[in-house]
Amino acid sequence: MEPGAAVRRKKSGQKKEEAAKGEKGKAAPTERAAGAAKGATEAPKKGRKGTEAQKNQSSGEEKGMERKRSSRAKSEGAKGQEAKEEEAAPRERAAGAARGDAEAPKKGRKGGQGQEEAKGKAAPRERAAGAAKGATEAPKKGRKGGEGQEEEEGGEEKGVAKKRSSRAKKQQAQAGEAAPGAAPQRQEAKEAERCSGARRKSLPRGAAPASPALRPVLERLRLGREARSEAADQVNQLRDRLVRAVKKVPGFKTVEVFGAGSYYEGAKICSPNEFDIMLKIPEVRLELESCEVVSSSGAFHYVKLKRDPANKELREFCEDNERLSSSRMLLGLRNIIMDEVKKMADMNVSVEKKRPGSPAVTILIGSPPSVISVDIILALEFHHPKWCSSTENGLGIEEWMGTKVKKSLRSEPLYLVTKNVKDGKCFIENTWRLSFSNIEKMLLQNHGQTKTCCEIKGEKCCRKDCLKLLKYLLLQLKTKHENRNQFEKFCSYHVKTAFFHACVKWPKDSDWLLANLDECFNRLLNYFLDCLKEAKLPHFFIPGFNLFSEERIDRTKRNALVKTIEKEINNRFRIFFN
DNA sequence: CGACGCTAGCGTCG
DNA sequence: CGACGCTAGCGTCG
Repeated sequence: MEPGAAVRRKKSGQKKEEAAKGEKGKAAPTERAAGAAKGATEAPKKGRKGTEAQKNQSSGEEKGMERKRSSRAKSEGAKGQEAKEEEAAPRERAAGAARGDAEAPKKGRKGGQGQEEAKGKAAPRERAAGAAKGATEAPKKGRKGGEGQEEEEGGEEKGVAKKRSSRAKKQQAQAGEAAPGAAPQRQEAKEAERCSGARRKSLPRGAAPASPALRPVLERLRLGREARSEAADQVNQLRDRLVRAVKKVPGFKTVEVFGAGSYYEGAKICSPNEFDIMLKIPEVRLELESCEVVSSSGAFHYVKLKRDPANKELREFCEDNERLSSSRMLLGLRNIIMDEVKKMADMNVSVEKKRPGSPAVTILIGSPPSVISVDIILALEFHHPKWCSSTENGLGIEEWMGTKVKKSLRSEPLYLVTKNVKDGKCFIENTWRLSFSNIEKMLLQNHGQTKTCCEIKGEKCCRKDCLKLLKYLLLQLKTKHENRNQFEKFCSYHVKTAFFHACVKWPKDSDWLLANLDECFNRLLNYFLDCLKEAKLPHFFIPGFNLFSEERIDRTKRNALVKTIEKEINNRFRIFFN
């Protein structure tokens, strides 16, 4: 056996490529050592591959080696074909060149019909979505994030190299596999195949062979690995720098990061171009005072601080009457962020203009056409045994998740975000809005009636898939009609809320079988339509808060959306394939 | 062609 | 920081 091989498998794409190109003399020894050590410690750790890894280590090396050797052979065989690689790769190169373009990488991967158009059209659409995002998605906030890994400034470079090399590898592999001699045409063919969608992805385990029409759509909504990696790289870097700066200010010294919104819920579609990062002040001892403005509906509150030595610095943000001012705090955060962003000469970042009523400071990474928007949201975390009175009849998940789960969720903390309530035309400056993002994320992640739903050994369901499709539908419709701003008021939080209600209404895992994707999606969509028609979509946690009330959503727009969706249904969702 | 195995990498939790 | 879960994506096998 060739010792480098065992190791090479573990290496990053970049290193693999180097090795394949003949630098293995250099790269291998260190790697080998590291790999050897790793191999020993690492094998047992990965739950899933544990057994396999063990096998490889003891006697089963054969199989692993086979793979290694063959892939190596392939890449080396393909080495002489670098010219070809260049030929076949223009798309990839473009993607690489447009680095920071979160969308570019995704395209190469996208199978399924309508891809050509997607390339031309989806991009601007995404862009628009990104730009319009804060405006439309405002209500969705609130989630926790982990301390991520720290990235060196060279991160971007690395990202690209990685991207390219793994690309190259793939192509080499394809070429080599097909026929070492006559690769170019083959490659073209393969590429063509992908574009036309002839390459069909294997369905997740347990899927029925029946071929649902929506499955391919869903596949196009997935975030590409490389795009995701690259975006996470930049966002985490930005986040860490900001957090360091924010913590230096006394009032904010205790903030903790909390990854919020659809990216961190695993429900982000199309492109990793929107991130919501909550900076929460943990365990604030506070008193809620309901805001009685009509449109508050139990969601908005004033906050008074109780005696709380741990957070006494927050007092500097209080007004005379002792109410904590959300506007002041947000402004404080905003100033810190502006200062810090100015110092980031090495990164292409900017702070978006302040929008009245927005609870976030929005930072843009990159420049058009490929922008990642990062919303920084300031939140107070508070514990209260009963949450608060407006939530009393919310979270009706007994049928779906059971009373025990409900009870335990009710003991989780809640958040208050710096969002002002609108009273007529103007905003009341010191109000806060409840946020349940932590609970929402838990519901999404643990969404089955049975605990093993969607676990590796459990049955897969299509709940999240349906959610993604409905989000996509709304996004497409908003984009299509964006010139008239027809549907600007409708947002992904509406979709998410309707989705939760649907989970309650159809609580069984057998109501959401993976194989029944089309049927389930249609059912969800019809439920959403009913909500629109009846002008009734209660906030999932605050039942008195009707998100589709006449005051919030104009009747004509509501009806227009109903009509448009019905047209799409009759159209068999042509908009999905545009 | 579909089922399945395996890896890489991010995010999370203790 | 380490262990682990999940997703994306590739490869193989029957």
